[in-house]
Amino acid sequence: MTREEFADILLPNVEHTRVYYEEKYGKRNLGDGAMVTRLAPSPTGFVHIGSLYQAVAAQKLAHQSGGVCFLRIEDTDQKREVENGIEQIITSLKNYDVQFDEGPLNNGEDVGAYGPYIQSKRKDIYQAFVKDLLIKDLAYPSFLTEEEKEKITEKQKAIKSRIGYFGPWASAERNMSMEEAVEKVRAGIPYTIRLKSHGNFLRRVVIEDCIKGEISIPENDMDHILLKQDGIPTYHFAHAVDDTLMHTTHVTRGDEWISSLPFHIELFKALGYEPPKYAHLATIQKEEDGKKRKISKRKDPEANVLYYTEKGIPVKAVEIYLMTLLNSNFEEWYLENPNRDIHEFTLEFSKMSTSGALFDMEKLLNISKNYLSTLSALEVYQNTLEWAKVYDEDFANLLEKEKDIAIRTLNIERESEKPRKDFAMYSEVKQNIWYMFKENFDNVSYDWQKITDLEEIKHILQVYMDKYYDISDDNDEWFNKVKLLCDELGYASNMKDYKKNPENYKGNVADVSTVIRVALTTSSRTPNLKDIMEILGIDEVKRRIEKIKG
RNA sequence: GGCCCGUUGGUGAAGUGGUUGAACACACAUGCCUUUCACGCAUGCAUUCAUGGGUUCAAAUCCCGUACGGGUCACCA
Repeated sequence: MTREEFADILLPNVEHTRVYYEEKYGKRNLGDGAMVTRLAPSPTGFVHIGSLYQAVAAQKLAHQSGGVCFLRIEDTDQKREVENGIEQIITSLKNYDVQFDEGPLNNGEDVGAYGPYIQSKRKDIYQAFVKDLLIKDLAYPSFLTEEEKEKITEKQKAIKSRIGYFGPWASAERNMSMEEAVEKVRAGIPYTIRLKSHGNFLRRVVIEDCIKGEISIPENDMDHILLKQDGIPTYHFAHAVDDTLMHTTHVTRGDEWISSLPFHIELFKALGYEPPKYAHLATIQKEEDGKKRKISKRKDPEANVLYYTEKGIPVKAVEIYLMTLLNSNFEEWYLENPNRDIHEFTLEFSKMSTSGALFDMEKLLNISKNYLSTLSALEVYQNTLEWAKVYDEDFANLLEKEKDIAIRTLNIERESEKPRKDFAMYSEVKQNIWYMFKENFDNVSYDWQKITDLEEIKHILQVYMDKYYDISDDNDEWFNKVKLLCDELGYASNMKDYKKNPENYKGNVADVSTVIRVALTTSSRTPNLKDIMEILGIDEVKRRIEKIKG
């Protein structure tokens, strides 16, 4: 029996050869220094913030170098796959402004010449390469059962050996004759295909990681599984084949992969290919009970990118935050160039952290707050409306009905050198402007501050409306009138005077302003009162004052 | 347990042997400004770079040990 015949029996129905695929997926025609990167998530649920982090990095790196970034779905594990997993990934990443040049689309089609980009559709490709290894005696069928595997592990533990299928532990199957193996196959015994490792644990592989620098690890000597019983490859093998065929130049992935690096290196060697460059990103951490840990899908809602969408945190803010984590000099650049597109920033490996950063929600919200303050009132209005249509229908209806009031309110103190920064998320807009809408002002309770005597409050409002309020006043005049009101009623119109001799006054101009403010909005914390009154309009102002006078 | 990676303030960090008396940003505190709030401004917040030792005229920066934290040891990715 020749090895070719042997391989045919183990893997029948493989349509093409390795050479066919190598020729089919020729080199990319790109300029010098162009990086080809990819994001390779598995469709096991929502998009993780860590995946987004990697996506932002991969995309930036490719595009700033005139290269290509593609999306590849790693769905080699049917057990973990989630319904609509692929659609979710594609949609979420699109929403988060990640631009792929190649990859699967939501209509089931692919963009790009190196597809299919969904691994489950590449079975024939992987098998062609496994067959080649089989022929070269670099792989062999393994009939090891789960129980046998466990037995080996137990023995290894007993004698304190390293755990795994390697060297002497694997020798029976490594040295099995082709005839014996074929007999088992014919008998219907299920089998996997393993790598026949030629590594030596006593030797070291040294890899120059783009981020971490030189990494030195013992060589792989494990006969890891290449092809599972169902004929689908493991991640590792798919990685080696796909990133070769798709001509990936730089693999950006989480640093939890470092430990399987020696295996990957050996795989490329067995296949006869040059491995890509690796950039192992430190994973985003989360603190719990004083301990750091990888941010987790199960425990942390903020691990899901949808969380930010639901809260109404702008995509841009998330992107900026991820960039600050990604490159330590980004933040400074951004502060100096607030009006430049963040894509103008050049990402560098040397500025990437080698240790995992703690996710800082406060910082994200601060970035978001600042970002929102740079938008126009109309933009904030539109974005809030869009958000509310999905997450707060009543508010959305109100915003549409009262568009003019909403926009004017959002514009108070916005178009200035130092704009207001009232909210960090679209979900916070409502609590900041709700009182501007007549519809909301029927059943309200007032949060009076210093002056709480209702008779005094009524009196202040009465005099103010009768003698002083004029809707056509500009801001200085408007406030001047409030001061006159204070003088008339025995309140200090000048804060400095008041501070010198508080006992000479019933209160001060701040207290009186607060009465008017609360009467009109129920709240003591609002933007400029004069603007609020102007937007409410004279009738509504009167109505609200009458409400209190009862 | 083996193997890897990491360790500068509450957080992200700058720092690559000598104006670092350790930038900057977030958070926090205090004060100023102010009709409230939100801004803005000012000041404060690591006598010290996990720790012990070594190299050097000089170390957060180089070397070794220790501790701690993280990752990984699947027919998961």
